[in-house]
Amino acid sequence: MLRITRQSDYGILVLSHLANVGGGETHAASEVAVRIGLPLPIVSKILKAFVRADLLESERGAKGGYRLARPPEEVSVSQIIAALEGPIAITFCSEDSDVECSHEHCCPMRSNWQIINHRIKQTFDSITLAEMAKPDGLAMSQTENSKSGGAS
Amino acid sequence: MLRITRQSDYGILVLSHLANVGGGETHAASEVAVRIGLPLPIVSKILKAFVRADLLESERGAKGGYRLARPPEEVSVSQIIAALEGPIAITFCSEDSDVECSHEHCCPMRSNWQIINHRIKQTFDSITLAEMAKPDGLAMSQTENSKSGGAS
DNA sequence: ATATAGGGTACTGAACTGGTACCCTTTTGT
DNA sequence: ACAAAAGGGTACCAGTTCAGTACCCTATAT
Repeated sequence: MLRITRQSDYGILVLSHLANVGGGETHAASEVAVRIGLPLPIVSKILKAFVRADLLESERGAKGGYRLARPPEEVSVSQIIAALEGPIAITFCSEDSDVECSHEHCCPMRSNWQIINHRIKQTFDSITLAEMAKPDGLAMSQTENSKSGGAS
Repeated sequence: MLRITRQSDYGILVLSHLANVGGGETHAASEVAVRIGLPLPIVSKILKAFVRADLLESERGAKGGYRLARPPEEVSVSQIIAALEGPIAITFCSEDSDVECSHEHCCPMRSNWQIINHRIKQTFDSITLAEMAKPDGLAMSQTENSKSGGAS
């Protein structure tokens, strides 16, 4: 499993749409909702979360809307996920400190989990919104990056 | 977030313990449960799942127990997680086919998700039980492996 | 035959996610 | 000034999933 939530999935759709239609101008939440085919309340909730995370800027009032706060090349997928789900943390031990780590058995492998967590995070750090917004944006940057196809 | 389930966390503990005490001999579920400090039913459930996934072998009857089916170096973390949670799949589109993909908006970025999924899976593929079983097993193999630090 | 120990399934309670509804604040436009 | 448009925020409900428990069956050693 190890799934990301549907919110993050939607969130990337939302940002990709804004990136593709041109993030410079503001777009109303209702417009975005219609274009990507999701109910307005959902989209609205996601847009608000992005504003709070400084990924989007908003204009209130009539003729208001949302626009990208930065160019898509400077937004990483991990930032997007973090905006909607909080920081990426694979396991309890690696959240931020040792709050949850009441079982002492956890601690021997805590450093290992932190390293795993770091690697996962790097994977998401290395992917930009600009790549996600293009249907095969990742395939291109992937070719020179990881050509180790066969595993598993 | 993006957490693995607690079962996987426990599962790695269980296998690490078996690897450390010597996977060759059989160990009773009750013994494992006591040693890692978790209730027997939980540990038992996890052990059974590992047998089904061919990560462990079991002897039934009195004096029975569990032992590793392979040396720890040949067991990857992704196999462990897959045994307990099913195959690793970050998002709905990349599960196995396009069952869930009724929203047509999903499909433009489906190939991107599959690539991400593949990268994550590779991360878990590259980590062995032998590394996890040692408190700093990963730190050692990490140094020469991933020096792509910068992002984030 | 009995005790030990693994094999399997079903059930319950808690937590989380997804989604909806409601109300407030800000701005435009008349 | 007032109404409409649009974002801001919170609370709530329902469905699903996860964690944990209990129960019963099967197999082997003594």
